[in-house]
Formats: sequence, structure tokens, C-alpha cells
Amino acid sequence: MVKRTSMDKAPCPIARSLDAIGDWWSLLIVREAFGNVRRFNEFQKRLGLAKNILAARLRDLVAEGILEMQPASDGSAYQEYVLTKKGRRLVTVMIALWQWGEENLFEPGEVPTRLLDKETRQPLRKLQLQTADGHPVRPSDIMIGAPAPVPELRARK
Amino acid sequence: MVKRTSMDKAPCPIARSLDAIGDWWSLLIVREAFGNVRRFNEFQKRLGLAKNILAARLRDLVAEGILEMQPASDGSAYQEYVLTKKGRRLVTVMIALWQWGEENLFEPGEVPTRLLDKETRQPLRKLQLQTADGHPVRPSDIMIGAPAPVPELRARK
DNA sequence: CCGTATCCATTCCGATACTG
DNA sequence: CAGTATCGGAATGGATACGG
Repeated sequence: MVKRTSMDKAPCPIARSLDAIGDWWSLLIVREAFGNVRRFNEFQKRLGLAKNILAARLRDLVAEGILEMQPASDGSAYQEYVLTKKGRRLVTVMIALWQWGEENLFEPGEVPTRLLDKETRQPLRKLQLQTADGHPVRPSDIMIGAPAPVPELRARK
Repeated sequence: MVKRTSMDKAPCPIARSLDAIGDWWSLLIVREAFGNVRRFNEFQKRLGLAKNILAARLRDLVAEGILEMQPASDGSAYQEYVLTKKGRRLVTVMIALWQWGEENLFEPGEVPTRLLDKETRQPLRKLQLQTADGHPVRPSDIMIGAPAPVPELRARK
């Protein structure tokens, strides 16, 4: 996506994820898609980005299998962009980003847009790391279980 | 960070988060920092990025308060980069990305680097969305609790 | 309404080369 | 070792203008 040294073959899931959705607009588009935005123009208005960029991003997201195109639900002749199952699974990433931003990037006076449980209208519980058997885990309790984070397979020509 | 229309004043936490760490290398650097990488050269070797880029990214991350510089622990004359508390809180974001990538971006035959609980050496439990009172939440059960996702119009009154 | 095609400015990345 | 100084190429992003 971003030229770089494309890490889509790296064994590190983070590198791959970033390769897939690590550019700036992708996750914002996904965020809107979660909010049931489906139409090109709707995305464009809400995000305020140029149409060519939006078109490119949507194309990429469709190619990645995160969005898919469907016939319009309102009978118009156009297509709509909706999240695939894979795309919907990004919800955890979004929430993680949301909660981190909420906690670390707002001044006392500022009010972030909140994310709520639809039923109770209460904020969600913060995501928590847990061991397989359900115990809490601190950042320092984590280790990487394989050779190298970013191997040199993508070394040099 | 990526020029754009800098959204660091947007009320949406995702936009702000992306503004802070949404570019390509930042999270990879943070990932290494979680793995106790602290030295300039160490980052450079492991990530394989150009030194000027690395320098710029490190500078930004320090400016954001995600990394901080400390005197070297081994007595050498240099500084080390270590995660701040704010930086360490990014662990949830990293895990979310890690788990999503692991689940969605690897072919059956491929083996991702795993992330383990240090004590048991078992993979972590998948992050789960929950309501404030601990019930599971599906993506469709979520709503946004404020005016507009990216409202420039509700700027300041 | 949904895009594609252009043009242009900015930024990013990679690869040296060069100091302290 | 830890950067800074450059340079060029690629890609991003913004703003229209133009077709389906």
C-alpha cells in the first residue's frame, strides 16, 4: 500500500496488519462503515477527503477483503460498501485505538465522542489483556514466542 | 504527522490516535520497545529502516510522550529510548492488531510470530468487547454517543 | 450520484555520506 | 555508536474538472 519495503510477507502479525490497514484513512473509513455509512458520497462528506483518495482507499479495502460491494439497498443503481466479516473483526482494533485515544489524548476539558453499548447506552468496559485461563496480564508479562520480529527475508535485492 | 488536515483536534479518539501513532513505523518501533529494544542502532538493525527516518520517528514519539530518553543503563555515554506509561498503554492496541493479523492475514501453512504470556508461555486470550457490567458485546451492539464522527462544523461555539 | 483523470504541493522512504 | 545532511524517487493528499 505504501510502497516501502512491503512487509506483507513478514511473520509478524503487526507488520502485516499495518500493511493492510496501517495508512491513515483506512481505519477512519472502517469506522464510518461501522456506523453504517455505505455510500461513496456519504463517506466523502463525513470524512472530508478528496474523492480520488477515497476511491483509492475503498478500492484497496475491497481488495483486502475488508469491505465488499453490494447492490444498493434503496434501489438506486449504485453499489454500496459494506464490511465483510473480516472487516467487522477489526472492531477490536478500533476500540483499542478509541480507548487509548480517549484516555491519553484528551485534555481534561475536552469531550471525546463516546462509544456506547447500544442497549444500555453505557461506555464499554476497557479492553483487558488476559491469559488463556482468564487472568489479567500486564504489559511486562508478555513475551514474543518466535525467532525474529522483523526478519531479513525482505533483506536486500 | 502525515500533514494531511491534522486531526489532532478532532473529537474522535480514533482520529487522534491515528494522528499520534498512525503512521507506518511508529507502532513497529513501539513493538520493539516493548521487546526491550532501547538503542538507536538496535532499532535500526531490527527494523531495517533508514537512520534519518528512524531519527525522525523517535523524535516524534518522544515529543508525543510515548517514548522518553534516559541515560544508558550500561554506562555508555548515550541515551536510551524507553516507553513511558502512556506508551506502555499502547499494549492493547498492539495486541488488537496482533490478534487481528494473526487471525486474518496468515495462510494456513504460515506461522506467525506468537505473543505469549511469559509465565505460562501460552498465547493470550483474545481481547473481548464487554459492556460495563461484563457482558459480551458484538460489533453491531455498539453505537457512537455523540454528534458527528468527524465534525468540523461543531468546531467551537 | 459515482467515480476517474489531472495537476501540484508535501511528505515519506531509502540510500549514502559525513560528523562527534 | 548515534545521529545529521542530502538527494531522488514514490506516494499521499487536496482541489478541481470531467464523464457515466
